[in-house]
Amino acid sequence: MKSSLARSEWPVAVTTARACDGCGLVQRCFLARPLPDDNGECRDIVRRRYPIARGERLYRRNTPFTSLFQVCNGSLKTQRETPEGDLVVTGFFLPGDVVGIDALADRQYQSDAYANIDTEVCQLDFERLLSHCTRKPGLNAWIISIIGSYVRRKDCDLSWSCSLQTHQRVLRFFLDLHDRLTQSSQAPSSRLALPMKKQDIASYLHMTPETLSRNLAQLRRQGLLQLHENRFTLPDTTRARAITGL
Amino acid sequence: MKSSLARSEWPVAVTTARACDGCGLVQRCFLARPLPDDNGECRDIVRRRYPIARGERLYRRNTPFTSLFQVCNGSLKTQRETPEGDLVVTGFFLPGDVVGIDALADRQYQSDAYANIDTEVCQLDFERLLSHCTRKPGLNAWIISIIGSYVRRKDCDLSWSCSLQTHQRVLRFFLDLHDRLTQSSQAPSSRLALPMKKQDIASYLHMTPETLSRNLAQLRRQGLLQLHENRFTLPDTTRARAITGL
DNA sequence: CGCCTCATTGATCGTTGTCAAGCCGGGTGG
DNA sequence: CCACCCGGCTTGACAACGATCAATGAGGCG
Repeated sequence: MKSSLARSEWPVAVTTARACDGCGLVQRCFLARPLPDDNGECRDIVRRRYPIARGERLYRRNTPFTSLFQVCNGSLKTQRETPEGDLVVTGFFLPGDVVGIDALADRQYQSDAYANIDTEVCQLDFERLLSHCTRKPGLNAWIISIIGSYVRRKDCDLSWSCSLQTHQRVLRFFLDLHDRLTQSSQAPSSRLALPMKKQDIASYLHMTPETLSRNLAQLRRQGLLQLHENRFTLPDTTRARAITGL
Repeated sequence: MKSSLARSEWPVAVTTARACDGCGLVQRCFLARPLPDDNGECRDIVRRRYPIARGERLYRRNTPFTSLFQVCNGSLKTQRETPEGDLVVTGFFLPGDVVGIDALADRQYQSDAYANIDTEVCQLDFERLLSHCTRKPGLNAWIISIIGSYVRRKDCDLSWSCSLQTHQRVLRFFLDLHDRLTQSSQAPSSRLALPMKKQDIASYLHMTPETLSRNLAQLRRQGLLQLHENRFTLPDTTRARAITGL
């Protein structure tokens, strides 16, 4: 799809449940239905199904933090610049994931967020969200758990991504991706679309594109991964898990 | 810390103010004094000056999460086990730092926490803390900012620690340590005590002890670091910052 | 004194980064 | 339709950084 989604067509202040129709997340998204103790006061904190075309930027580093974003469909990446000036991908975000948490500390986005493919997000006004928290313990707990999940992910990434060998990191990446993609869509399709470029995967895994390429070839030879035209399968997940420790 | 808002609204009753006497953190700790809007409801949240001897464990991985801990003095480390079974240090915690945040996601501690040297912490009961949040917005903001700082630290660690060369990582570590130690103690002593073992530093920086040792020797030769009998100095911080990009 | 852990230094090996060339597919323009 | 280009990807040759293995030294404690 070549996304004629123009900024002028953004659905401003769409709060009706209808905006969630067709959203792949609707079953498990907390935004899809009113909260148990919500009397409609939360209406103004969410802007639904905000579209971002492939390659477009959602937010920029060092700009004021206003909102968190939950991915409805598609995929995002966040990246930073090293002291030497080259870019490093710091995270991939799939349907259900919340983007922007790295900005909580000093209320400025710490990275640039881009759409890997055509994507839709729900925008959450953070100030309003916080102000509702004091009256709604469930909402507060939700936020804490969202942040907690993010922390856990980062912690795991950090402790393992550097100490594993490259082929383990690659395999682990695909295993993790597989798990995240199949849990968000009910249908556990065996052939999954790879929603990002290999360059970005390499950057995220702290290796060169060449090394990634070699490792993909090796994993294919070993029958641990099938990858063709941006669709992949993991033929032997149990062996893969044994290798990566996931 | 920096946020005077949180400080003025931190609603903790001091069970015994005396418990804070002699605590090195007393000037900048939220827990150190009672606050105007507190009616004594928060009395039971904090357990003060809990001592942990060198080498002792504060909490164990996969046990239920009950409390966060703020370091009063001394130093802690957290470590995990890799799939291969060897231990990796995932963090160092100095006076003022809050430990246990990695447990928020699934309410189980994700790592083992040990005292590097004799240490004292203040224990914060998390459930009670959360229950007070709904009535005290400042408390909620404080928690969010604590977690946010943790996230930022992890994010930075993750994006740099693997892409930098070993000598840069080592120098960066000492620079960071220097900054954290001098900001917590008012007196910016030039010779600072190194509150952890070199083995643990190596593990944290994802390198072998041998490599760390070689790099320390190199940095000494270059006049970027003095280190003798567990006390260190950074003679040329501006050059060091230029090298590490910090 | 012996034993232990931690730290240092040297020699060698292996994984991964670097540099270079070639391939493939999609897009554009002739 | 084809020629061409260009970015993304793959493969090969080589070099370098850091890990491994091994030996030694330094300090704490019975």
